[in-house]
Amino acid sequence: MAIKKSRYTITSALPYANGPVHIGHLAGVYIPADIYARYLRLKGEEVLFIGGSDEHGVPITIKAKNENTTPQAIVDRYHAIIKKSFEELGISFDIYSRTSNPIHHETAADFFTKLFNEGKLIAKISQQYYDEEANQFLADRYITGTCPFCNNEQAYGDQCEACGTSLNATDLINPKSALSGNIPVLKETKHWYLPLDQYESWLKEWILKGHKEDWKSNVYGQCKSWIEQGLQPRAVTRDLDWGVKVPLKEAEGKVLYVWFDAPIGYISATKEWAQEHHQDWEKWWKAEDTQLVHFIGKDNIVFHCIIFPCMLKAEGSYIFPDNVPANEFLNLENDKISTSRNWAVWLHEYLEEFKDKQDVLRYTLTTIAPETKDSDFTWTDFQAKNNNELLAIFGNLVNRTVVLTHKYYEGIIPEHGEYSDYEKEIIAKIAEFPKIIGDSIEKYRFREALAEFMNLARVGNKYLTDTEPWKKQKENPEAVKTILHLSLQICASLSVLGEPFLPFTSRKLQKMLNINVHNWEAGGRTDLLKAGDPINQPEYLFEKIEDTTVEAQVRKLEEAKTQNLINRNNVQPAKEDVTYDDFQKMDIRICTVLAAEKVTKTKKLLKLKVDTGIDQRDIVSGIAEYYEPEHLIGKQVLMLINLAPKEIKGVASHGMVLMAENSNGELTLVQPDKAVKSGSIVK
RNA sequence: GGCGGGGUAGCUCAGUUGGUUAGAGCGUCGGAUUCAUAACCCGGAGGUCACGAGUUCAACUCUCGUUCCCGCCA
Repeated sequence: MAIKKSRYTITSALPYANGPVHIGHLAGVYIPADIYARYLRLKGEEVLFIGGSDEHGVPITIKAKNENTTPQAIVDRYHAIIKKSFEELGISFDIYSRTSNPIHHETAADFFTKLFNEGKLIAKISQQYYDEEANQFLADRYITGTCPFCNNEQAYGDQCEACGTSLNATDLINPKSALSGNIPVLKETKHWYLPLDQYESWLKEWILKGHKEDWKSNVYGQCKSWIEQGLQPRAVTRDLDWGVKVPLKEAEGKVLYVWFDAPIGYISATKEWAQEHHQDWEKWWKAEDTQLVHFIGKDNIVFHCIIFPCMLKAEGSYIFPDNVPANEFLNLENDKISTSRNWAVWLHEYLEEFKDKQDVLRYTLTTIAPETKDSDFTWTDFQAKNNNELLAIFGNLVNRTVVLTHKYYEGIIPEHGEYSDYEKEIIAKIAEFPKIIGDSIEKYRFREALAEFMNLARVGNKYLTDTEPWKKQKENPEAVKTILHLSLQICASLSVLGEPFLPFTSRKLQKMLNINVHNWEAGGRTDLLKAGDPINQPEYLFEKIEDTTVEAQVRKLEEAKTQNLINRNNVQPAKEDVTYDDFQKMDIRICTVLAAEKVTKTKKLLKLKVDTGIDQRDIVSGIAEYYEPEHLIGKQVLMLINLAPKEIKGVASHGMVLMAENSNGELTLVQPDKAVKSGSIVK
């Protein structure tokens, strides 16, 4: 039996606080969620829109260690950046919380305790790697070793980044602790598990039968495969010191696994909000007439569709998500977005560099939102969406209407006369838009919804072009009054219906029109403006974005790419420019090795006798680890022969053999492609 | 490797239960226009619907195989 839902709890995936938010997060999760929340509020629904930072887990502890600081310092830094940038983009969270808050620790611990006390968890003892020097168990990420598949020596305990294979820490050959460098030992440890397998039949009923029609195919398909393959108990605790402490005496030094505590973050955020607003939190999570919707990316499907619901089911008093409209992924300029590779457009940087252009980003990302498949953001596309759509269609309609109103009526809204049949058709069309756009939003088809919104602006442009008020003003000024009256009403509708997508522009437009309407259904009316009321001076809603602006952004990305290559290959950055004269001071020549012997009592040094074409001289070179002396005789090498003489380990050296050094510090000779005469100059 | 999702015009994407000449926006080309940030409005061109086989009177749509991309898991 269908229950009429009258209250909406909307959650958006908690961004992980080890980096700022980028456009991929926005297009996939936060902008769709915000549109949905804003729309429902305009409809007069009861809405709670929840966000917050996910601040636990191993990667944060690793980052803290790498930066020689504390996990708390890391999460404080990113939580602040993320929270501020969401606010500035107009993501209308009712609360943006964080999982390091005491209320969250308490809520998550209580949740665990309830499951524990009711026997909903099972305990198991397993073998885990332990670092005896650091005195702690090692997370998979804290163990490195040789990958059994590709022999990469830098593989992590959970994955080899060279060949991409997922691993167990115990698979690694020669495992080493990242904390101390020591060889870890296997040690017994006790953990608690949520027996997902016990919920299989319930999941089948609830998802496979209950949501076959209304969940997106990517979401449903993934759930189906998980459920049908058979679920395994999943550990809910971890040996780690950063996170929510497991509230059991016997669990000293253990925390809740981050996937267990993070979704509870939605609940604790609700409690926090309720406390601040002196309201009841429980109806948002327990009332049958509350609709719970999780906005997430596709990597999070199983957590929100299977694991978290099982937690809620185990607890027993909660409702389950009505829908989990997971999006696919957004690429950037044809390449995967990556925080570690710095291949991203960071929200906080965008807001700095594109002042007052929040809606341009919101618009662009909505039109390319990866609703059904991965999509791609490019800066030229961004520019085109602004210049050819927002500005040309929406901005231009408002501008031409407002300019004409000022030109003909000094900014006073004119009376309309009798509407023609054509105008009646337009009025009827406008009336349909709240439903057309709303239907798309309710089906989580935000791209389509926004396209429909733009169609309303097109209706306005066509109306003006068809009726040509600038021609009629002389012969039939009465008709022009009607035309501009109706055109202004269309602008008013746009200001109402645009609010979920373009909140800043809507506000600006309403200010220009001197109205303050926040009611979705009113967006279909053509009496929002009253004849005789004044409107304000025209202002551009959007500004043209020039080629140079987007070119600069592309350049910035290219620089990130170059920097990345340097980092990855461990290549030295380029040195300062030198003049040709500087270069000419170097006397570099091809010389032939005549004799070679080891310098006694040294490991690295060879003494070479070389023919420079000018003379024969001795030089000392640190290549004994890479070349046998007898191997070098007769070889041609590059030499800097005017390097000031220096005595090394008792041997006078009159020059330097030039070598190539790779990132491991290994040396190799550089030789001419063809044999040349000794003494040939290198230039 | 197993599983899930996806590969449709230059670009970003729609295509409902298989059915007449496969759609939209942007770009492009042409026309019309000048109120408007050279914007708006009208029209045209552009697709062997990843590839190969099969089922069918009929397949972008169903089945099988191949291939590429993304995700989840091992």
